[in-house]
Amino acid sequence: MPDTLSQTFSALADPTRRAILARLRLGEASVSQLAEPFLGRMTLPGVTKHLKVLERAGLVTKGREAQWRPCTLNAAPLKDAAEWMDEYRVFMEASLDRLGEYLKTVAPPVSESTRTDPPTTPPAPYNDHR
Amino acid sequence: MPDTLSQTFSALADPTRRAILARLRLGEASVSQLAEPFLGRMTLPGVTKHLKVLERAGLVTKGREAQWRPCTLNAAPLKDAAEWMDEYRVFMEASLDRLGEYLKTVAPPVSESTRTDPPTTPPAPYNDHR
DNA sequence: GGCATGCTTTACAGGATGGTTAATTAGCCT
DNA sequence: AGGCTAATTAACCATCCTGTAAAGCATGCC
Repeated sequence: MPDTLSQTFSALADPTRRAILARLRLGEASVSQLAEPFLGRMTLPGVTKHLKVLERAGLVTKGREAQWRPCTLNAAPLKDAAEWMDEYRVFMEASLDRLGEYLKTVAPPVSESTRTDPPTTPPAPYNDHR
Repeated sequence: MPDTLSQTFSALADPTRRAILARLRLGEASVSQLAEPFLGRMTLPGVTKHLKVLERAGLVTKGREAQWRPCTLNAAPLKDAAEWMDEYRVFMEASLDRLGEYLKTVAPPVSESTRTDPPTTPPAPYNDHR
C-alpha cells in the first residue's frame, strides 16, 4: 500500500506523469508551463492532480514564488526503484530470454514420466520485497 | 493507458507482486507454491489475480503441467523500464539532492526584484515519454 | 466412475484513480 | 478596491483495482 517503492512505481505508471518528469529534467517549471503540452487532452486541474501524485511520491517539489508554483524534479526516490531493478539485471538480457524460449521448444517440458510432486521444488526462501 | 511501460510500472507498484517476482528469481514455481507465503493475508484467487496482472505485463509466463501451472520469470519488460530510469541516473545522486537543498537555503530563491514572467523559462521542448 | 488436488472464473463489494466543471484562494498590478 | 493571472479545491462521475466467497474446470489416481 503506501510503501515508498509502491508509491514510486505507481507514480511512474502513467505517461502524463512520466512526460512531466521528462520535462522537469530540463529545469524548473511552473504548473501552467508543465500543463501546456497536455491542455488539448486534459484540463488544468487534471494536471494539478497528476502533480500531486508526483509530489506525494516525492518526485517533484513545488516551491512558491508569487502566484507561481515552480516545480522541480527530485529523482532521489528513483534510486530505490533503480536498486530494486538492479536485482533483475541478470534476467533482463534478451539473449537469456531467447535461450529460455529455445530450450522450451527443444527439451520436452517434462517426460520424467509419472510424478506426483510439483514440477520443480526450489529452495523456497524468499525475502527482499521490502 | 495500456502502453507497455505503464503496464510494467503499474505491475511493479504492489508489494505482493514484487514478492512474487523475487520468488521467481529462484526458479520456476507453481501457483500454490507462489501463493503459500501470502495465504495468511490473502486467498488463492487473490494471488491468481496478481499473477494475471504480472502475466499481462509480460513479466511472468505460466506453463501447464498436469494440474500445475509452473510460472517463470520473464524480466524482458524490465529492460525498457530500466532504460527509462537510466535517463534519470544523473539526477538520482543524493549529493545533487543535498546540494539543491543547500543552494535553496543559501541563495534567496528570487531577489531579481520585480518580474512579471514565470520564474525560469527553460527551452521547453520535451519529448521522450514514449 | 468417483474423488482429491490445483487453479480459475464469476459475482460482488469497497476503495482508489483519472478526469470534468465550477467555485475559491493567492498574489500581483493599476 | 477591483481586476487580472496562476493554481487549487470541491463535488461529482465513471472506471479500474484489490480482495472475498462460492462455484466450476482440469487432471491424475484409485
